Amino acid sequence: MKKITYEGHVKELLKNKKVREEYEELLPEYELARSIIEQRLKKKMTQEEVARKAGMPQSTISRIEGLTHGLPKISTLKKIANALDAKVVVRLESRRA
Amino acid sequence: MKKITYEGHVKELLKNKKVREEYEELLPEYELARSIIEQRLKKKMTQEEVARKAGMPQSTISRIEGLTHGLPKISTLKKIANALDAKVVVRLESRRA
DNA sequence: TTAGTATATAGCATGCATGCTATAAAATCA
DNA sequence: TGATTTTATAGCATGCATGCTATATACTAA
Repeated sequence: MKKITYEGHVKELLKNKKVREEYEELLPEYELARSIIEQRLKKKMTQEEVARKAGMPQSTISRIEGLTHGLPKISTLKKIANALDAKVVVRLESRRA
Repeated sequence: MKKITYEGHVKELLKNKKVREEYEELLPEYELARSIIEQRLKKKMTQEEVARKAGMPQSTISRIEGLTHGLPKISTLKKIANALDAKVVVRLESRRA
């Protein structure tokens, strides 16, 4: 029988035009949240530690990582990046480049 | 005599630690503004055209490109990106990667 | 299970970028 | 040069993420 994988499922879903448009529309948010979590775990830090170092409440880190309260401010991202010894990348790029 | 170039001058300045820190601190803003202007000119569009297509006043485009009024919201960047048929890239990266 | 730690959620006040509108300044071209 | 287009600047009201604080839920280890 055909093997079912997560990647295969996603690939199948993305053949649908509407799904693909929604997916691309939300990609920036997901990628951003993922990159923050990634950097934080790489440093083995808790949200509380990052928050303290960045000078903001833990609730803010949680909201941003969980995408539960809209898009973060770039100024907030910079503080978090500094706390994680990372840098913020923000720019416009051509689609499908 | 020694040839003086812009690049050489910048390189010389960046040997100073404080200058380098300030420079890196502002890089995200400059890179962002530059990328927006780049994408707009590539499409040979005016600020007014982009603004209309993105559903916002021309003054906003000017403020963002000129970095005269703080950092833009990511939601605003997304509208501009769509108007330019481009995509927004926002993420944290390790320093010097 | 319980204790301890980590993350998520909530409500209100505040800060900051935007929308809006108008105008000024600058750039391009005839 | 003047005329037209393009970009920059300004003031005020509004929208939205954050700070703050507290609490709730989830996770881990004993």
